Amino acid sequence: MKKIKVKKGTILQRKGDINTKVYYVEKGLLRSYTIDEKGKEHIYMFGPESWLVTDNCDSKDPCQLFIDAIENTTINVASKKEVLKQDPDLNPILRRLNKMQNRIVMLMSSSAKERYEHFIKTYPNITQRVPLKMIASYLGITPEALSRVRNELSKKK
Amino acid sequence: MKKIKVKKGTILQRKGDINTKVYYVEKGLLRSYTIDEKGKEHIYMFGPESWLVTDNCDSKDPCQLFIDAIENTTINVASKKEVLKQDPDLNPILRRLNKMQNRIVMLMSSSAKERYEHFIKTYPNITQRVPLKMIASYLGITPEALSRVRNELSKKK
DNA sequence: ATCATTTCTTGATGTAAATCAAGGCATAGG
DNA sequence: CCTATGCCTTGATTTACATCAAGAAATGAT
Repeated sequence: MKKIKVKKGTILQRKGDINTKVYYVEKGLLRSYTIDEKGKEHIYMFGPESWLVTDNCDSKDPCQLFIDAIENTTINVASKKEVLKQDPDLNPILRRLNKMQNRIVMLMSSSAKERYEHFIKTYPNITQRVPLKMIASYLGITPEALSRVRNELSKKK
Repeated sequence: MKKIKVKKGTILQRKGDINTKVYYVEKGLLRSYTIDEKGKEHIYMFGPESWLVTDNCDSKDPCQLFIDAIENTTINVASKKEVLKQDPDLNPILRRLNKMQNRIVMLMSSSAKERYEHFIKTYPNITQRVPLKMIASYLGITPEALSRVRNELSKKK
């Protein structure tokens, strides 16, 4: 855990980095965000004073988020291991954080079709077990819209 | 931690309940969801085999989610205290889970205006510190749309 | 102060998805 | 078996928001 000061505009983490850190903001403002295929930024969170900013991924996996400083900022940097104290019981919670992060990014940036495609990849087995209208409700779209998306996808093949 | 079996359709938790539990799904399928002002359901998550389903709120606060069984389901019920082992270091993580849960529900069910209103309530101080286009990016809308929303809100007052 | 860059606003137009509505299939219950 | 209820699809219309475009205001650099 070491304290550093960074100037406005400094990039602390890029998408794809591994062994990413946890940043505790003492003063200033960080932001984490993704950049989609069209080059558009989607801010995942702001990190003002006293906030913890990090990518909720395993420290050995490539991360998904960029993190940079919106203001001159004083932060404490820690490794994920330090923060988590090697407690294996925390892993389910981390996996969940990671899933939630993905979902937020998805909801902010994807079309109905993309969301559905992602859903069937992530939960292939559930698709058969629940009515279509519940999947629509999970995706944040109407049953009609999902029906049309499906229709279109089946034609394509 | 006790094991119970519930039939398809059983409601395990209603919005507003306090001291809500953690459900570990052994077999079957649960779902958690909200119901908005218009009576529309928004599924927050599905809980198939081996998943943990819970409302990420403090056990003394009224919860936001309904939880029910989509299939006949065998679950292990635990209190939140049991699961968290009274570890105070986990509180920041829980607060974060709660924030993420709120954000997901918000992204699924709210209009641009509602999201913005929620944002200024949640981060009143940040509004002054970041350019409008970043707030738009956080809300998942365009800067133009946010500009118009703001315009409208200022007229109303 | 001047010029350049970025930010915000406003208008016109386009589009994805919502809403409204109706018909066809199932499945379940009598 | 028949009927009722819920589920899915399809079409017509509406709407919220995106996109495109241009100008005004603010911010920063020299």
